[in-house]
Formats: sequence, structure tokens, C-alpha cells
Amino acid sequence: MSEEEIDFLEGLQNNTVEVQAGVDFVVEGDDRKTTFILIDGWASRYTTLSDGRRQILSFALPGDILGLHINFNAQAHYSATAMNTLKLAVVDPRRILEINQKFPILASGLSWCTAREFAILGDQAVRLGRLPAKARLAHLFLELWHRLELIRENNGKWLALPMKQSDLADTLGLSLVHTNRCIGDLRKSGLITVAKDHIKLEDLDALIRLSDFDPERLAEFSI
Amino acid sequence: MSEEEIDFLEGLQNNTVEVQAGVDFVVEGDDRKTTFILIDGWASRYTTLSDGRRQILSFALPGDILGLHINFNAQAHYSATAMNTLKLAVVDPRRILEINQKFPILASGLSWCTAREFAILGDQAVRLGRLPAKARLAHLFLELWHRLELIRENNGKWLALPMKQSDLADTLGLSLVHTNRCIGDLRKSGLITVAKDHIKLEDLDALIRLSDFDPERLAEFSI
DNA sequence: TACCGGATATAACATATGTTAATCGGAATT
DNA sequence: AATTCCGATTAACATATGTTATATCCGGTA
Repeated sequence: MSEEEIDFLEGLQNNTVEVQAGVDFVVEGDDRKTTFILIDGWASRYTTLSDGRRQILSFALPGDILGLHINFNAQAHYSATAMNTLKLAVVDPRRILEINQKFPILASGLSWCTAREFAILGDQAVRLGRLPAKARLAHLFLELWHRLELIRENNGKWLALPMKQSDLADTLGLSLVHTNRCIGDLRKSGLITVAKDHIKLEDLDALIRLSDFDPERLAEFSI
Repeated sequence: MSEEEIDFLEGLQNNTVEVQAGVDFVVEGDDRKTTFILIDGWASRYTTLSDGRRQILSFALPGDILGLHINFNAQAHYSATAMNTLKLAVVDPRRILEINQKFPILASGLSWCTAREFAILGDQAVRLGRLPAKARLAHLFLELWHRLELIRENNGKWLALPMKQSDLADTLGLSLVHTNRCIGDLRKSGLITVAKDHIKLEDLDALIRLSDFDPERLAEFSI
């Protein structure tokens, strides 16, 4: 990267804002068009059904970009909420277009981010469509664990999990009760240990076998 | 659009190829990096689990772009197959980067395509995660029907459906038998009529209510 | 310390969906 | 016309998951 590119990238992150846990900083139907870079904390992207039920589509971890592909003619088609205290860089999406025009290196970085988001959302569809409940949990844990590893926020076999079981349920398309049952099963069979806001993945290989997780798919997106 | 832009767009479609039904023209793990514009026919994007089961992620209809976000460092993370005879324009993805640099109007069109693909894949996740089987079917039918309408390939209440029930099952995360049961139920309750490779949506409002489908979400992507 | 409220856990039961197997139908082929 | 094959259909049964209700745990707060 040239100095100019580095300067531009840093300039994007000038305007930061803090968001408290539980606050929706993007709301489905919003006209406001903003791109966010997640500097610190975890966020979730979700949609709401007409009867109030939720489906969480994906989690955003530090370094992830939210709202990369603003459609200027449309409203936000999902909501985003802070799972813990966030630090967000607020970016005018027009600057994203500017990147594509002026900074080819950065542009290919954006393209990389998009490909990655697609892969993650595709994996989510596979979890929801083809895995039984326990495997869905294991698969999600492995995905988050590997993503944290890629941004060097991992901590051995421990996985930070700043979310309630009801959030896991809304992610995995399960009921709260069944989510709880399955976590208990995983615990009883020694595959995970549960602590407050954290779990420990005791046997990665067994979890991988159980969930048909493919570590290679995310590894392609290492830096 | 300027003449130059129109010329460039047409130039992209110079190199076309025909693909027979059932042929995989992108295979998961491939190193080959190509972008396709679907000129004619239907395609499906899918991944395969280690035990051979499939999850179809999305359908591509005429006008859709496949492989817009090639990650030059990675392999294809899904496969794509022709549902009927296809006509594909084969595009070097470097020309996509070129669009972003030189043709801002076209670039915003690409961004629009990406936002649309995200919305469609997000809707697929909602179907899989939060809708019961019959509603999943209705929701998918409505999505395809609306998408066909947007490209003026609709035909009244009739919906072309160039796929087997096992393809629907692999799309909706259901077993073949249950898919068949639910189609029968929809038929018996008069919501749809089934014919060879087509169904007729007899009562759009009832289908919308059944599946919590939101016509607005796709309408945002009308042309 | 006692209380409160949210989150987690467990149980009993209801329902949706999966599995296996058998049958049926129609289009292509002999 | 008979055969074959593939997809659609149906039935009987097994299993996973949802629902409702209640109990327990735990951190915050009066």
C-alpha cells in the first residue's frame, strides 16, 4: 500500500462513535445510508418477522464492515444491534465508491471483504438448512473461534460469547429451550465447557466431525 | 449512461457460451476465476456437505451475475449448475475492477447487484431459520415470481419452475418426502395448481399471509 | 442480608419433520 | 405394445424440535 492509501484508510476511521450494548444502530426500513467499520466489540445483523420473531443473519467482529453495499435507492433491509459496547467508525458510503475509483489496492480489499461476507452468509444458510441442532451450535462456535483467530483476538480454546442463549436460538433457527438442551448435551459429552460469556472448545476435532465444519473455507480469508 | 459505457457493457457480453441442463459450470474448490452473466436460463448455486447432501443457496435468473466478487487468493466456495439450457456471458473479473475504476455509473449498478444478492441470500436464511415447511415453499415461490416479474419474464399467475422436487427440498432444507407432502397440501387447499415444470399461484394474498413474504423487499430492486 | 428480575435449566407433552419402503405415473426406448 | 427408468406420491413409523410450565441460579440493588 502507498502512503496515500494508508492515509485514506486512516482518514475513514476519524469519525468514531460509541454504541451501548443492546442499541440498534441500523434499523430495517431506515433511509439513513451509512457504512460502519466495526473497530471494537461485536454486532449482529438481523431481520424481524411480522409476528416479532427474529432471525439473526450474521455476527460482525472487529474489523468487519457493515453496510458496504448501500443501495442508494432503497432502505436498509436488515437491522444491526450492538452485542456489547461498540466502537464504530462512521463512513459516508460515497467514500467507498471513491475507493473503487482511486485506490485499486484498497478496492480489491473491499472486494475481498464482500466475498468473505458472502461465504459467511452462505455457511449460515448451510447450518440452517442442513445441520441438526447440536451440529448448528458446534458449527457456529467453530466459525466464530476461527474468525477470532484470524483477527488475533482468540484466547486458546476459549471463545468469547457475549450473547444470551436466546440470541443463539435466533441465530440458529431454534427455540430457546432446544438451544439450551443442546448446549447441555455438548457440555455433558465433554465437548465444551460453559462459563459466563465464554465457552471453551474442549475437543476441536470432535466438534468439527459433529458439525461438518470446514476450517479451510475461512482460512482462505486469512490475512 | 454514456455511449462509451453502453459499448463497454455490450463488450462484456461478446464471449458467450451455452451450457446444458445439469452441467456444473462452477465447482467448489475450483481455482478458475471467472465471472458469468446469465443471459438466458436458470442456474442454482449450492454447496455440498461431506456426506453428499446438498444445500442450494440461491437461484440465478436471466440478468443475474455469478461470481461478481471473486477473491483472487481463494477457491470458489460454492458450485453452480444449470437447471435448464443456459446462455452465459463469460467475463474476466478484472474487467469488473475496471468498471469500478472507469465507469462510476456502471459501478453503482454493480453495487446494486451486490446489495440485491445479499438481500436474496438473507431472505433465504430467514426462510430456512424461521419458517415452517409449507411457508418456506410459498415464500420461495413468491420470491421467484416477483423476480421474474422484475425482468418481465412473468406470465400472469404462472411461475416457471424448471426443477425437480428434490431441488426444492435441497433449497428449503427439507426432505424430499416432506417437500412433496407440503406441495400436496398447498394444492389441496387451492393455493397453487401444479403442472409440468410450472405452478400457478392461485391466491397471492393467501400465500403472502402464509409465508410472511414482504413484496416490498424485492420491489426496492426494481429497475 | 433479603429481595427482585432476568437468564438458565429441566420436565412433560404436542407437533413437525425425517426415514424407509412401497406404489404409481408418464415419457422415452426397445 | 412391452419395458425401463425416473420422478412423484402415499403410508407407517421414528425422531427431532417446539411449546408450555415450573424451578433454579445469579447478579444487582434496596
